[in-house]
Amino acid sequence: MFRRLLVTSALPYANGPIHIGHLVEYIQTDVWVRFQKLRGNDCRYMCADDTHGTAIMIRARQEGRREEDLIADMQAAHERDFADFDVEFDNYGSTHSDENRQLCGEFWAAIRQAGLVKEQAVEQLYDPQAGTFLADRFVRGGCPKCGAKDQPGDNCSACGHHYTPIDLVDPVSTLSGAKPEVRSAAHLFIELEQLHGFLAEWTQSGDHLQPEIANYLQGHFLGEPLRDWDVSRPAPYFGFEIPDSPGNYWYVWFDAPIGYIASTQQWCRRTGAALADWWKSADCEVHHFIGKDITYFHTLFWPGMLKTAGFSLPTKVHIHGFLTVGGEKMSKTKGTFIRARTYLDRLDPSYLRYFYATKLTSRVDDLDLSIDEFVAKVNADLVNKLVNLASRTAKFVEKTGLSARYPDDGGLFAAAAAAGDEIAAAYEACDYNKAMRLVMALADRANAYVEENKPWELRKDSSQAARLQDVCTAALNLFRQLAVYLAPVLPKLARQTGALLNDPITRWEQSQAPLAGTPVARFTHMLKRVEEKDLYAMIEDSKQEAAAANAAASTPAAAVAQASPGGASSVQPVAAAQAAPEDRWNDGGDALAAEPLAPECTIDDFAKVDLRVARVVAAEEVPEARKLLKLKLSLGGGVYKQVFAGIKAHYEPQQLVGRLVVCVANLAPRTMKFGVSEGMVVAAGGGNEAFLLTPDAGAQPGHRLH
RNA sequence: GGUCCGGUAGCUCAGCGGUUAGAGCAGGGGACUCAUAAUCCCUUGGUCGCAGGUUCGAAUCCUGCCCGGACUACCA
Repeated sequence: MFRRLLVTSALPYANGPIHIGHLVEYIQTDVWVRFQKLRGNDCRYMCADDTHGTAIMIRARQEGRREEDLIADMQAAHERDFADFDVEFDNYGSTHSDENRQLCGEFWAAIRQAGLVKEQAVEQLYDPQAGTFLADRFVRGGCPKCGAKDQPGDNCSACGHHYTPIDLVDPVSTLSGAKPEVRSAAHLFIELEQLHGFLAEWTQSGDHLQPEIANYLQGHFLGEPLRDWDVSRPAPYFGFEIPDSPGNYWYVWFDAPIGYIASTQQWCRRTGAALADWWKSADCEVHHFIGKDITYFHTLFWPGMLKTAGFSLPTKVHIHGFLTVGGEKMSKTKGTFIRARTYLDRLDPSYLRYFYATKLTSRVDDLDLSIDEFVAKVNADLVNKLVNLASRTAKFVEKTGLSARYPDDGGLFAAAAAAGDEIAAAYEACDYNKAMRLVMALADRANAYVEENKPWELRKDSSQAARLQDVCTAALNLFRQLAVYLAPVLPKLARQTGALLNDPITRWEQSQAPLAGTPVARFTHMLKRVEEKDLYAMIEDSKQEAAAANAAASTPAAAVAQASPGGASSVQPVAAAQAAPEDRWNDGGDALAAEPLAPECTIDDFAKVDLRVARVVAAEEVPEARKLLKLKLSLGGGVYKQVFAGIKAHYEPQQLVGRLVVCVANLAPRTMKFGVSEGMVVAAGGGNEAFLLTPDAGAQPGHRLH
């Protein structure tokens, strides 16, 4: 009984190249799809580039070309990267397609018809110079609550307060530097709350979601009314104009998931299939693979849209975690933000496919790539034990081929065949880690078999020729069996094995019956050992790319250099060539890039902030606070200030007592949960870092910084 | 602060109520030489985070605590 399956991965955004973090998902999905196809199921893998939105519009503008040209180049680069990683789609489309526009219209009409759309005015900041409304991330300004300067548009990094960009004090557009103005525009909203009952039922029943995700939705969203979803954006916007609402465009997250269906539509037109058989049929399962960051869209909005428009609901949304490298978030400075192309320039894609497979389970956990583990797993498992099976026996039967009948192997082949069901179940459940463990246990037994039967001794005695052929027949069949089991993960190895034994691997059942009496081709190397130095070289490449990209970004004229995504990786970037000759330190530009310079200010602006040298005279932990230390600062002369500083993670209270720091002495007092904070200790660093500043010797508490 | 997940050999993990707790890798010893310094055999190594409880019996179930991670933040 074969199944029909429609499978998707999230659509990569056309604003940047594919990196190894993306590949967790595409490899996970590709393995699953290849597994289903190998099992004989009618399975199709659909994907597309996600092309709409403000970010694309802005970038195209910066690069001085049409959005269509930008997204075409990016899509070509994406498709090359996927193909080179053996990620094989049945169709790879674009959200900027006629099919998608038409389907968006169909969804929209149904949602209108169902009475889910309402119109409401939204006040938003507008950049008169750039001529566009500003999304949160394109505005910075002062926090309306604590007064911290140069904060992002949605929440304050100093006090954590949430607000809308309109609340910002002295907002500035990061696009043009202009002062934005508040403008009102009518937006269209979908009243998701009307679907509350359906969504509560759907998310909590059946096996549509991993248990932790169902639980998360229940706790985070379904316990209260669902908020209206703003699905329109006023012009100018790169996207599709809403037919019954001229001047308004569908928000990118409205048309992106519909792109799954649009891509299927393209495939149907090409192959003569009927879309309804795949998206409106109870006989077809729909499986989405996504990262945990877009859970919300795929588990609430998307099912709501599908339900309303009469399309199939997802059979399952498979959600995975993020990639970390060496236990840390990917970092451009550290060279661990590795592009697919940068990897391909140094390493074999099979390594990464296998490594990810050994790390992936059905849970949402993040997954870590450590260099040592990568090298150990690939070399020990793939080369030492797996490929070694073929490489140590194939040449003994190159002239004779396999024995006419499969010999007695002590039940090894039968036992490994019997393990097939358990391996298949592990693949089906996305527990690739388990599947890999099961396969490698079989490889161990096969090597022991070769060891016990010593083909290298048999070949010395011509009377043992038949025995030699039998032993190698068994060993190569055991190898082939594993190649079948691993074919979803290692398609290249499957192809090589098919060529070696003159029998292409196309079906899972090939693992259940041995080959006999067939010719054996000349053995050629199947997989090189990974060398640690290549990984380090790759990381070095990534650092250089990041440095070059930073340098390019800081000179407007160089923006064009980034415009050729395909060519970017093949050109060896000259790292920070622009560094001044006397600058032998050549510091990286990551910090500056992460937090660009604030708009110009006057000396008077600066004078408003009274920075003083202060001595920490007391420091204690605030047990209930996760980040805060309570400090008592002396400005000398008996003047003290109580300050709560968010540096608990970085400093021990005792080590602070007695030292000098710099504080903002005239900051308005603020009542916090644990008491009043009368100032602020300044520290360098972004994100999770904090480095206190110490004045040179001679500075006294109370000295002002000028 | 809350929610969820995890804490088992040096490392990555399996086991999730029942014989003396396992695998791979790493370490030690030996064998072999067909093979990409591969393979095979033997071996060192763990009061299964801590403390209680349930049970004839707990790594496995319950409670509390500690630690790590993810998510989220006047809050389910």
